[in-house]
Amino acid sequence: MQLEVLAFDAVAGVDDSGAGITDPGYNNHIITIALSDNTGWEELIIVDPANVVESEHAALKRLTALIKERDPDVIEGHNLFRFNLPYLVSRAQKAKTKVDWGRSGGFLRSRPSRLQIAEKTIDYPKFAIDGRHFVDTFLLAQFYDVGMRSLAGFERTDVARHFDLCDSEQISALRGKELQRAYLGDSEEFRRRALCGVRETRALSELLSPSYFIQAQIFPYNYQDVIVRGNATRINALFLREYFRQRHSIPDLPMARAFEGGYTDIFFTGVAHKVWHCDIASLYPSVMLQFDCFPASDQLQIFRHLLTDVRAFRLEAKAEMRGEKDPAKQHHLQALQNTFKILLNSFYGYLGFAQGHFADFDAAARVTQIGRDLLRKMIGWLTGQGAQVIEVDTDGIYFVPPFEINIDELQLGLAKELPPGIEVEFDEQFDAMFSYKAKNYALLTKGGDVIIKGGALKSRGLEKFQRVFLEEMIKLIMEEKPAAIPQLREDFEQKIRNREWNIDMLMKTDTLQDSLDKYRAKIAGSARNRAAAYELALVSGRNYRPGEQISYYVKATPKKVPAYEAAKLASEFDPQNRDENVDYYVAKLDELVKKFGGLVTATGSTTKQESLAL
DNA sequence: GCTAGCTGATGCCCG
DNA sequence: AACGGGCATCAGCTAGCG
Repeated sequence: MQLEVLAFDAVAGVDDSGAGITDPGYNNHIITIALSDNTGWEELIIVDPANVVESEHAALKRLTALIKERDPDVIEGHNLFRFNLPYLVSRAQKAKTKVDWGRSGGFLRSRPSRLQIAEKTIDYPKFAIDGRHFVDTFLLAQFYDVGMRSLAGFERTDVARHFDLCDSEQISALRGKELQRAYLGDSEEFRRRALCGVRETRALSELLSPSYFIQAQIFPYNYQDVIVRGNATRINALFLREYFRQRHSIPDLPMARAFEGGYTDIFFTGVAHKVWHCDIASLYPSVMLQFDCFPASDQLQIFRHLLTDVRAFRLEAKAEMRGEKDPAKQHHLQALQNTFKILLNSFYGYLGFAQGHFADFDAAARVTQIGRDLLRKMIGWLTGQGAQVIEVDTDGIYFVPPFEINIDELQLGLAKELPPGIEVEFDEQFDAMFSYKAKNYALLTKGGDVIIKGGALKSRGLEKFQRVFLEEMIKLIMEEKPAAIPQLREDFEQKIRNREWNIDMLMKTDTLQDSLDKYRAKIAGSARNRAAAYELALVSGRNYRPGEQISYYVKATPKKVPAYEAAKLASEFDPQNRDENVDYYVAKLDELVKKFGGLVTATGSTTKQESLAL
């Protein structure tokens, strides 16, 4: 099925302060609307700065006319819900133009909605219109990052840069006063920037939306809605549809209870060499099928059948993908099998989902119990063979194999210990591993790349200079060059003291979880401590909403004060008159060296293990 | 009056 | 409105010190 897709990007003018351009209630006029569709058609509607009132009115009418003429099934935009749509609606009200974009001429509707994406809560106005779907690439990027944790930020230009979609990063990032200048000067640069924005949005959607379009054909939710529904909610809908179809009654929601999760442990900290990794292939789905961990309330046995079918379907798509020559079809099959992989992994989550009619907490507890037992058995066996187990998390083990061992031998030996249907893959080997704490480690690949895992080593809560420093220091440690660490520290200290870096190296970016009102209430009732990001949001006077991010740094103060008092918005940083607190940042550097620089002991047959019992 | 050390809340990450 | 497990940071509190 081929959809007609139209993306657009409305760009707002900037006032003298340069503030507020992402605020939908923003009062400045539109400077341009860029449009692009999936057939290569493009159009730029530019508002004439010499005749703003009439020209903006005409631009809005043109946009509506184009939507009716192109008649898209899908309308896309980056930050469509939180900026483009509310902004256009408010401008249209001012200009007294109609926003009747529906297929039958209906108007835009909106209501406040809330979205939970992992630990983030995002408030946004949910828009709908008859006969078309709205797709916001900002939300697609948020969902993508839950699994990957690799995006630097969520603005269009951040995401486009990550996926290497920019023609020119400089043009892509052009905004604020500079953009305004380019607009007033009627420059070629301005047109390029306007088109760049909408092209990036289209490209982003081509990458991230296919999985959802597939899901719209599986689950009883339409394309627009399936994007914002959680995995367990989608599975619940499959149950309800089948039970209704068979005219069977639906059980009450079960009583929620807590249950134990996966097994995590660490047996060695420091540096290990020649490290292997093995894991159980799709642990929880395999356990559920092999040990009959299904919802007791599921009289029609939908769970078992769905799980079996989804798994078979995925393997089929995977095999088909490998045999496919046409890149477009291969791409589609890749998206398909990946969608099924995520779906497969969500079935266990459904067992522990308090809002699922067929959730079963006892079954969920059995699944993790069996998982923990399997892992312990594997650890025991590997240790018995003379392996040094380093770290374990849920379904995988990092270990140093015994001297002179054949991988096939090890794999066959381990397979004999495990029940049928539980398959262990020895998937990777690494030159070195830096094991720090549970769920926190670094790996040195055979190609010389460094992979870092864990919040203590790569959290967004660390400033960029700390992340970069940590990565370089850990690489040195893994390469057994700890002697080079003091020089590295020295280099970074010089860069801080000489104020050589751009502010993005020093700033921290926090996501606001609560509304400002809720924060104020909690502070008043001493239910929480003050935090820099919220304090800055309060002072700014802008109406920040949950889910929005604030970037700030710590400025120099005459005496020591809590960080939230010394915090300053990164956007207010003046490169000509720098005021960052260099001592504060150098101290952070010292803490890193103190914390990690000592962990340089090597493991192996000749050196002792630094810590066995943690 | 000061500080080390603990506590609870929050934010982010792993599988 | 998928799950549980884990670590770091911050501010605020308090015991214990001079």
